[in-house]
Amino acid sequence: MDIKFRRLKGTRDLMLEEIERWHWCEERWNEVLSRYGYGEIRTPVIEPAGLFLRSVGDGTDIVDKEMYSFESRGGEQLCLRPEMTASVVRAYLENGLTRQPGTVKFYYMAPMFRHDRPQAGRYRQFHQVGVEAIGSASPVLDAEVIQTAMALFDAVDARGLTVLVNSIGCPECKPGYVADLREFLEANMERIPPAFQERIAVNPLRLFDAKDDEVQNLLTEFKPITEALCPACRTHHAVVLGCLGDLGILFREEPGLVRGLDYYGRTTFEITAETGRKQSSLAGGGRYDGLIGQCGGPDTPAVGFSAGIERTLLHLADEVIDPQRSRQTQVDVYVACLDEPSQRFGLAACDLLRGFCRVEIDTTLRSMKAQAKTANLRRARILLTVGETERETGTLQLKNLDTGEQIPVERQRLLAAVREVLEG
RNA sequence: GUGGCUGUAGCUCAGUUGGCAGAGCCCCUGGUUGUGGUCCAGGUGGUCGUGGGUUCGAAUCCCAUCAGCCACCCCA
Repeated sequence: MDIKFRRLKGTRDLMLEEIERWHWCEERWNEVLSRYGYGEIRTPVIEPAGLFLRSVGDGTDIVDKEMYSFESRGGEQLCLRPEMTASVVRAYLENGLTRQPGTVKFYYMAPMFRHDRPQAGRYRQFHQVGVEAIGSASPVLDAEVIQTAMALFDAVDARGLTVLVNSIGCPECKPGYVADLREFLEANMERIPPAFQERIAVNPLRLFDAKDDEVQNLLTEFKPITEALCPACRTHHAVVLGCLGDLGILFREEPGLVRGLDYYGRTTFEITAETGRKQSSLAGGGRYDGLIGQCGGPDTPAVGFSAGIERTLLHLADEVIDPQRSRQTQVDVYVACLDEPSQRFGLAACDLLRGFCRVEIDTTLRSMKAQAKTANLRRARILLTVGETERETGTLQLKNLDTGEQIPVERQRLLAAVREVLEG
């Protein structure tokens, strides 16, 4: 077949058995997140491009080469959101929540867009489940956010995960460390592959992300950031780690974990899967105390994370979906009709049943055999048949597909008869 | 943006040294005047990803291009 239109690169169609898995996860996550005190937020998929240029930061890959940006008819610079934190902060300010008492806690399960080259567990339109907790500077909240992330994975039976934690300091101590690091790197420029060199000027911390062995070796010669923290950050970090211990969450301190977004400060963390797959990072997050002020709001501390839904599902997917199998939507009752007047009669009968169960009417005018076969494929438990005789006598043939028994049923008794079979 | 692998029926895939494009599953019809899950018989369905080239002749060889997957970069 010469199909005229195809999916855009890096996008997917979710349906059939796969969408069932999504529903299964979403139900559990809604439940877990409400138990941690989060309420759902849904924000527009399109935003002013400037929102992310400012928050995520130019100089990051997300902004420099992965944003879906375009100009609106009115000449505004817009984009499809590459991440959710900035949008939640925008919504928080725009809807006047700054004077809310306590901590404002939002969660989301929503599509994001990044113009990356797709690969396993990475798509251009992908989905994240995540939270933002706004209004508390407490390290205890950092720990709870990490715990929330783990609870999400636990709720869908994701196992074999590792929590990596780090602190990257605050405006007091981070700039000094970054300056020292830049000086050190510039003094050792010849040991750094060209691909990474330009990063030094923009954000030397991002050298820690490099998987290159030479770069990593070089960095072991420099002091880890945790040793350069100011006293306040040091205490904060210690409390976070202490809480994780109290909660029985196993973690690994990872001084090289700096994250790719500019707005993070103090706590950063990542949750990775120990699989053979390279896309092992399932979730990432951290504290962003400066972002709300930077967006024009009052100085407000906040912390959050987001997890990749496709990646999480990929990690769970040990059972491979057989493309030949289960392409059918299930129903309880299937209505076979032998001619067009019978279809009209059958349609009215469906109406009587839909308040109670799942019903599908066959309008294809195929052979009786073919219609019955489809009823079976739909896993229907009842087959109703309407032909000329039934139509004239105001009845339907009701066949119990488990037992094979078939009896004529008057229209008025149909609902009762169907109930009896399905409930019995 | 860079590299590797793969593109043949709706799906999963065979296709020999270049010689009539195949199988299984699915689907449709019949065996059973209007009855499924099992059988049996028959049938529909293909610009061999696309465009060029070599050749008497290309799914097969060459070039280009597109798409998918995987990896790098980076990230969820």
